[in-house]
Amino acid sequence: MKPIYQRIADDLREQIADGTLPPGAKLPTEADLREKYGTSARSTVRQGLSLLVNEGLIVPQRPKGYFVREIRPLVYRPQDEFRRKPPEVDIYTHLLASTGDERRPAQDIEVSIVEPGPTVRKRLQLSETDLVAVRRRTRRLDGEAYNLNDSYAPLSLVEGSEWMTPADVARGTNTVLAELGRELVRALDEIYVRMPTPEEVRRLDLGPGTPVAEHVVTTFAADDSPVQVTINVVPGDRHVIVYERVKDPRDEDRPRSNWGAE
Amino acid sequence: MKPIYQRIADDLREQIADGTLPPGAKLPTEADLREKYGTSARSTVRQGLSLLVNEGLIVPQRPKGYFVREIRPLVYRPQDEFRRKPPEVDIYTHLLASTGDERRPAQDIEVSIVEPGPTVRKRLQLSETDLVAVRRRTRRLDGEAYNLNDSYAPLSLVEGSEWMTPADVARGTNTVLAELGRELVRALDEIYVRMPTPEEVRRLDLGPGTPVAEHVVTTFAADDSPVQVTINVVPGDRHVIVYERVKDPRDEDRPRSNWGAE
DNA sequence: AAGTGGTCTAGACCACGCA
DNA sequence: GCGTGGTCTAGACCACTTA
Repeated sequence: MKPIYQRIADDLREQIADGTLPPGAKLPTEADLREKYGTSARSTVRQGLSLLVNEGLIVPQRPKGYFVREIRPLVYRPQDEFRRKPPEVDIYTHLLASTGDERRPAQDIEVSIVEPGPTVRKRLQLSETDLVAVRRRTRRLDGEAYNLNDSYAPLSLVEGSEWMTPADVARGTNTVLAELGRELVRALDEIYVRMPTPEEVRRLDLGPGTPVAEHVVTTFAADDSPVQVTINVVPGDRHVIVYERVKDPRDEDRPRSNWGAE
Repeated sequence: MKPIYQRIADDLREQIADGTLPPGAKLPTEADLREKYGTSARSTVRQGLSLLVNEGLIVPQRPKGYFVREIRPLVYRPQDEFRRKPPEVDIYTHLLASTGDERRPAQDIEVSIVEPGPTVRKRLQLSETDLVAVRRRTRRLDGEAYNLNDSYAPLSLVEGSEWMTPADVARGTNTVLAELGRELVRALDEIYVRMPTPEEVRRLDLGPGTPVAEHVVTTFAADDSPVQVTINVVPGDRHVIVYERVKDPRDEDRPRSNWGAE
């Protein structure tokens, strides 16, 4: 016999999965569940609900009750190359249309000079004593934070340039880098999936049970030396990360190009 | 004043972060903590510990105690993993090297015919009555599951072909698709970050507090019609996802290609 | 046998949003 | 003021692993 709290979680999880409890629906109260499962110790019911909270399926809204989580994923496209008329447009217009998206973007920008952490130092190939400049941005949609975007560049490169302006740079900071002789021609993306730190929970106002993707972009100049590292922290419940790939003719001589299939 | 259970979690989290409690270390027992924080209700202590469990920082090993999670087979060595030329190669050789390179890969393959779920149906542009074939694979390294890889194709396309062989296909299933006149030339990747379902926890033997990336690859033929959908479920604690991008000359006419920086 | 965490009981008081 | 979830008390018995 399964423990009561697991039965509670399993039953509710199934109701959420099959649509009996659609997104936004109110769940039974703790008292309801206590009665229904004959347990009558609140902790047992709460233990079951906490499973679902930590799975990101429900959120408690005190003192209104528990509600099925509503997700509004935004498309997060590290790439920017959609020039065919692709079927994926259907997928995403659908995703976005269903959320009725007229949210206004905004962002906070802070620029400072710091000692790089090991992640940044390694990717920028800096020595122990080198300093970096960092543009920290918290990007919002109608006030709701939806990702963190911290760009790091060697201080020796960007010092005194417009890159360090703590405001939007109309022609783009990458244009500034190009003007400094460091045009970006190649990028390496690494994506780590993990639970957020308390700091990230605070900055992004994350609910419990929300994992994040840490998206580290290292960009290189034409001589293959690194120019900039950007660390994006994107909440799993607010984004889908999208890439498009086209068959590269240079792959022809390879035995199998697997496309992620095997 | 913060609640006791949060103080417990905060204190332990800090000790884990600063190395006082290194990976693999044993935490104080519930009884120890009860005494130390003067709370003497087990539930309070357990509430604090459960925070850390759900953050993926610690794991309970009954009845030995709680231990700091040992993970991140992806931690980079302070070496030259970012050399010139294709850096991603270095990352992966490093990844394998750091995990003890002699692990033998294996996989279970099952093939069946099912009604597609909405995710698959939409991406394959199927009607309500169309069926799909699915190759479900659980891929292992020395017995430890490290990802799930389910490929879906229209039954009408692959029926009777080698694609449906429930075993490794030496020349690759994509070659089989090419022989069927549906060579894959383009792919759309979507990455969703979320907590795993109980089913995934079981198949991948995930610890608590381990998020997953659901990596959906839709592949297209030369005529831009979808051929196959592959859903990879990859545990966050065992993988880093890497893409490399090269500046596309066709992007020149665009005002700003952002490289993920803004 | 001892010690650990897993589950559960039967209460208590509090903080907060809403009617 | 009422109902909700948030926190906490002070116990109980059980399952499992190791000594």
